[in-house]
Amino acid sequence: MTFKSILDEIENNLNKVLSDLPISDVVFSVEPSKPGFGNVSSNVSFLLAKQLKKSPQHIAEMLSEKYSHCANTLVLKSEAHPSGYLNFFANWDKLTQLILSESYLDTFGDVDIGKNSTIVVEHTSVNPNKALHIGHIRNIVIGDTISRILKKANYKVNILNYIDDSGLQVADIIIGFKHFGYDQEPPDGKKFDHYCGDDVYVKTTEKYETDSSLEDVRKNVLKELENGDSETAKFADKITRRVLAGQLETCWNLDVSYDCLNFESQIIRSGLWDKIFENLKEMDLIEFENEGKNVGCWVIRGDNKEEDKVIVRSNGTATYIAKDIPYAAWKLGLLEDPFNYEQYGKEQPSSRVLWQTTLNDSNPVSQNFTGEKVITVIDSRQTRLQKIITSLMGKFKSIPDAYVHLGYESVTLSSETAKTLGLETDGKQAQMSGRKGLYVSADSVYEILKEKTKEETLRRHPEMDGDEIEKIAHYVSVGTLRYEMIKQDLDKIITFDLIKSLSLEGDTASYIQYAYARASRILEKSDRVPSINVDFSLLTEDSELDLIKNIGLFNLQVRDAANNLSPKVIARYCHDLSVAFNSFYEKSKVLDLGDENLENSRLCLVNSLKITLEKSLNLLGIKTPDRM
RNA sequence: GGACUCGUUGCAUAGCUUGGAUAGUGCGAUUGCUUGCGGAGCAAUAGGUCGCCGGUUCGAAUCCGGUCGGGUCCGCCA
Repeated sequence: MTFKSILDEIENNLNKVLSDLPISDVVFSVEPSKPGFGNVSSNVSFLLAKQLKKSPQHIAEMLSEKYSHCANTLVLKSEAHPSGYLNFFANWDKLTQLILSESYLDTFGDVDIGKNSTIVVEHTSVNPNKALHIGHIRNIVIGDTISRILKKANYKVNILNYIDDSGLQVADIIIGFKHFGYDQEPPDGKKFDHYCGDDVYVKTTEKYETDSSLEDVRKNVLKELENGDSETAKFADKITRRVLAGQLETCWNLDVSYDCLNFESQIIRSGLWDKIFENLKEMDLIEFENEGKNVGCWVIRGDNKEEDKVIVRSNGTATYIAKDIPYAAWKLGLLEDPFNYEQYGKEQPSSRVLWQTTLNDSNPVSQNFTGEKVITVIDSRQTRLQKIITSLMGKFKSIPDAYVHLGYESVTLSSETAKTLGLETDGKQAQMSGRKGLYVSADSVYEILKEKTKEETLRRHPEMDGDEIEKIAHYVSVGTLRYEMIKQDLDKIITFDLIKSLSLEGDTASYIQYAYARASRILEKSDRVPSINVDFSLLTEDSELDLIKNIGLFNLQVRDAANNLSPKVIARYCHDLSVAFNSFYEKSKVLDLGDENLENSRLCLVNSLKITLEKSLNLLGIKTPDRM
């Protein structure tokens, strides 16, 4: 039961002590201490100060005295700190044994928040008209990491990628191919998604500025896209699927995979909208306007200060946000499923089976990718619209927080990086723009990182063969990219700088992977199979106990990350584990000590660290090379 | 005009949900540590009125109100 055991023991005992006192209930904290204040601390005396009309320090002393009469197995002693905190010191022999034995189990770090219920995580959802850029990567990595964490928290996770294949952005590249004669084959073996985004899309939209007659062409193409039988729609389907294939290559390369691809064009043609429209009317969630600026439209009333939102235009067509409503309801399993399913044409490297929706019913296969809860990862510019969806879904589904919009701030370009792309910003950061061609593609960042890590690895290991270097460079560059995208808070803007992103020192994935490689090498050189049948009382150094404590915090960190949908919690945990291990590594030698018992105890600890680091990095989708 | 969000050392960031002890970390700067289980490392020094003002409290980076500065959103576009 890890470090939580001692927290539970203290909490139970404190509750017993308090039950003998003439006080009303208080909710106190029992937490791991800051360094230098014992191992566990409680704020209980502060909370009682008012009721008992005594100073926190007095109360702490009184509680400490009473606590010493409690039955303790994991606590050695308690101590009243002059500040008023009540600090506890662990019985490390027992606690170490508990934590290290648990860490060897496959289930280590598992927490049960989901109770095996289903949850949908939707992420990526990039228009299939361009290659993924570094901003999209933040979405993808957040979504993938959250999925992994929720799975660890005992949810059954369905991962969806929504393919918006019928919007304006798709119309634009279709115009490029159809009206400006862009070749369907990219030049010099360029990836098709890059070709569409860099060349066709950017150059086509440039022409809108000089030729206003194109606006009509654009509208017509958009209309034709909605009709599945039109020549234009069939052509667009072909093109967008080729782009999608390119985008998926990029995602797979980052160790991201999906369960199902949902095509917007099919949602539109499925008739789901008509059903949800009827529901909305029946439940009085939308109203028809008889007067005012929105006369003739169906609208959702804004909350007090907010404007009404038009859902159906006066000409009877649905607006952008309206398309999201049936999809959100579908994800929650509120609508009868109009789709059949077929497997995607190519296997995912993770070998997870990838399905896609289809309206073709010649060979009907049904699947269920809905969930009791839904998490939609979209950047925070969409917060306003997502709020409306969330509120609507709250009226359809009774469980709280059934539909969650997981928002995050965007990735901008540093002025230096913007400059290399030809934009002078006066020292300010710049928003990326697919339309203007102002972006750094995910594939190019990966390639540059990989070149650098290859050089670095080769310099350290001239003897290594090419395949192994390739593999290590891949692991390190994917790890670096993923770690940079989730190590900070979701609502902090990431200013991406191409040069700074190449750093492999300090708070980076490679620092953590390096710690792992060090641990691996010790175990490899030991020529022994690490065992948990060792003398735990030999592990007494501060650096050893600190490492054990950190290992024991794993499940608490997973719980925190899952409850708060916060990937950075795990990122910080991986970093903390590595710091603790590197510090141990400098202070305590493991091999050639001339004391077999101590060696075995330390090997047991090193192996425990290795297992824990591997498991926690796995939650971040970061691989662990044994050498690097 | 309205709403949301960010503001912590030269730069970047943690801590804020649940108020208490010495505000933690990385980059950069200065200085040490490689005949040692791998220096992508370790140890140490310098650098902070937690944007500003006020309130609540015995106690505020943390809660509340206001204010300033940066960013974003607010269409019968998608």
